[in-house]
Amino acid sequence: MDERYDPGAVESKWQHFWEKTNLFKVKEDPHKKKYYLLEMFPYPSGNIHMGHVRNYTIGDVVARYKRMQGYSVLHPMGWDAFGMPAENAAIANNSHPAQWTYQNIDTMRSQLKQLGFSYDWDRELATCSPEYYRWEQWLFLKMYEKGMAYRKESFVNWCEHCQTVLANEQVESGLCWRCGEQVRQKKLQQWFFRITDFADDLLSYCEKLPGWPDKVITMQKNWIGKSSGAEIRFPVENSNEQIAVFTTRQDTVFGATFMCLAPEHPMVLELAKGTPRQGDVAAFVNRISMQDRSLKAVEDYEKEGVFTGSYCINPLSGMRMPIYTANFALMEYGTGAVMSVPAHDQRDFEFARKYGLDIIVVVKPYHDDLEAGTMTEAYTGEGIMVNSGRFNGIDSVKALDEIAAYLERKGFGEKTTSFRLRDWGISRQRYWGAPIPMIYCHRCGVVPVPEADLPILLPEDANLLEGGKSPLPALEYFAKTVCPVCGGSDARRETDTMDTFVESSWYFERYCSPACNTAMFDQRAVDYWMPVDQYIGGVEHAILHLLYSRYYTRVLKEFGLVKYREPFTRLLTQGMVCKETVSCSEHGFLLPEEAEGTGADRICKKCGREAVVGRVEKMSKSKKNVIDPNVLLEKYGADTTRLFCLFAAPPERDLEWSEQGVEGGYRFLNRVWRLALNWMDLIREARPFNGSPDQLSGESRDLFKKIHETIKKVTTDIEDRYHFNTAISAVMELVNTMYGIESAEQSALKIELVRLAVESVALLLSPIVPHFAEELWEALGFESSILLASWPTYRKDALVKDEHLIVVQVNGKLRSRFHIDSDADDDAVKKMALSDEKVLKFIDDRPIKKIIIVKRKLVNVVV
RNA sequence: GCGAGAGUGGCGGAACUGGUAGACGCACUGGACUUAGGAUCCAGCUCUGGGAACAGAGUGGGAGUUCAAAUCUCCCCUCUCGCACCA
Repeated sequence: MDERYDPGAVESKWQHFWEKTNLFKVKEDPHKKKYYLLEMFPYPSGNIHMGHVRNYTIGDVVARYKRMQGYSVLHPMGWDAFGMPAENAAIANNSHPAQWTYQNIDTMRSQLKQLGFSYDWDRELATCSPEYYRWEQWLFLKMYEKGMAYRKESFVNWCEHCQTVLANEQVESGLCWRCGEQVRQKKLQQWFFRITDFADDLLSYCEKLPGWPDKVITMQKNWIGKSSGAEIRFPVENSNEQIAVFTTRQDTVFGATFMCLAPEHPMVLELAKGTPRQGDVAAFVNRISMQDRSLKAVEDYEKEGVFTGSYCINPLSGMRMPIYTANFALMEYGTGAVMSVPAHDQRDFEFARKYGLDIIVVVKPYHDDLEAGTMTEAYTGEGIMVNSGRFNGIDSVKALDEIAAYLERKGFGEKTTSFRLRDWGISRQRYWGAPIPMIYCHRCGVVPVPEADLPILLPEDANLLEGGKSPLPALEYFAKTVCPVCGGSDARRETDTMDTFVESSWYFERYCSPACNTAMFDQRAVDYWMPVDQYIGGVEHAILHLLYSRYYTRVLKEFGLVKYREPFTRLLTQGMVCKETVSCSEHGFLLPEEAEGTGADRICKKCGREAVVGRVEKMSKSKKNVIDPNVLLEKYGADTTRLFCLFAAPPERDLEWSEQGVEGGYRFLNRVWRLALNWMDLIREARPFNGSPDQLSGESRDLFKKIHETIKKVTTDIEDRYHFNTAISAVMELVNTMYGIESAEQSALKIELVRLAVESVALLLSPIVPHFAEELWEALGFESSILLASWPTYRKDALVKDEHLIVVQVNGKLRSRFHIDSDADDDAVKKMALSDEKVLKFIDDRPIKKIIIVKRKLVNVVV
């Protein structure tokens, strides 16, 4: 142990030691309880950012803690390596996505190693490697066989200028991000996974995930969006056709006065055919279908529609209802058709007023009147049925069931449920992804690639095209192939690749046996390790990634590959890392190092103008409020960085970055270092105190109690709540107490006690600041890693207090306090309280009504 | 609009099932050691009045339950996040 704490030296020393001794390597160990701790793997974008640092620090603390508790801990790391940024970077630098990706992986791996995370690096995987994605292709074939993967036409964002498909985030207010061209909707044949088959299951199991944050559960439930109602068929006038609608308000059928179809609804053009409306309808449909979907999400998106020229008949009221096509009717939801009840649905109400359509009240509020003519908004509540024939007079809630039953009897419809969740479209018209293993033959149609031909390798020598268009269709040696069924030589491969969410839906299983080359994973390894006991990541993945993973796991279960259906037992979503923004009128947002001074004197280094401190926001490159982890590692080291990430806020909350806070963390480590150094010569050869509290008195006894209280506090804070911030402050308190111990007066007992205290501090801090703790541990004379030591346990008898502080209230207000022996009974406490001068003063001779005594805590005298 | 979460000193945050509000840290102030200190150690630090003892107020605002409320109930305000024409 050096005189001075030098984080650079300490950290590289221990990182080498860990590497050399293979300390983080794990194998299935049937004699130990397993614990699978997983953090969401990163996209290899180039550098680790503070969000990663926080996420992985939290995970590492839990992993190391569990390991010291005796668990066999799986703690892996890898790379979510397919995706668009690699393509964009490759185009910009005229290089290749693979090269860019693997370079980034190298940089980021070394950054993670510098942070001292306890990953078993032998299990590292990159999803862009054929050894990984071949199994994804394999499962795709299995899913295709079972009809779980299918092809259908679907819309994509299309830029005519770039001749390419755009992801939603590449569409900026309806325009292409790259060239500014108007984005259009184009219909393409695409592959889908039938996630909707599991909609009910995914929803009902939300209740069986008690280890997940409520927030995420709610988001998942809303996303699945189950609603129960009825499907009702409306016959089209002068036709044999019927229009099916889905409604949750079958009680209002008698109030349905018109019909709205989605513009893409297959019947729209047919209904308009031969009517004077034909031209208008075609123009409308054409215009709306060109519109970008993101535009439709805008708040004031104007509701509009056109009459198709045809009518349908309300099966219950017999009313002749005009059929419209309207831009707010969504083809993806329900049946793509809406029965419009303007009196009881706000949207329908507005539409009816706009186009002068009939409004009929069928549900009357219990204690109010309702007139169609004078309504200013739709009444969506419950009430008494009116204008509804045989159902008049009954409660609308009851009518829901009765009308559904009636419709069923008459054959007009039936009860049903509808989901917001749609099937998972996995086709991406992109290069940097896993090829979908399918072949199109002129004679045999859609043909799966034979299993023996897997993997279908992504060609590595493709040149990326400006604009982002996939080079695969033009690569003849890839795209052109032989039909595996008829042997025809003019078959073509599917050139779309898979959504990268597919890779991230099973990487946690792959970690269990990352080198397995005979299957997706080794069954025994997965049986041992899975499910993940604790998953940690950002809330931004609360819906898609987690839902897809839950779905994919169910698919694996259907194939008998796994035994469980939920992959993640506990989930922690950590908060964002935030920092104040700083900007100047000349240069806009400033990087932290581009401004100097504090408060009102802060100025922009570039122009000398005043630099204004803005809101605290999530760290982002665009706002320039970022801290580079490299700079922190350089200046303070990994341990301080980790310590601050944990100390500044509990993990689920947002963390506000503070340079001074980091300093504080650094100061604390130095404080511990000096303390240990001061005592080291005395305690190095000593044994830690292992006696009972009865042997001690005075400050020794207090220290002994403090040590055990701290062990208890840190253990429960980590174990029960992941509140590392309070765990750290408990250790700080212990250290403060130790600073009060006089080192001049020595005794054998005291030295043993200080030895125990220093050991405890090292052990309790070791998951948090592992390099620092190793150094301390070594200085104490231990020869093996502190990670191999057991987590400390506390003595119950050390926590017993001899006396307690009793606070005395008079009428609920704190008036006095005193200490009393723990074994004092209520009467003694009462006597003490009532003989207290201050208490008597506040009682002021008023009669005592009541005395409340809370054992060992409080007395409240009510007068 | 719907849903979820949050609001505590100058700041980040503590306070487990109602029972000493403000642990711990930052900032600030004073002292010690020092040629010097942005190092370190010690002390103070919610607000108001007071030299102090002490008293009063105080957990976004308002009501309520209770001997006792940051904590429970109702209403309101503000902020953050998610969903948002879902029929």
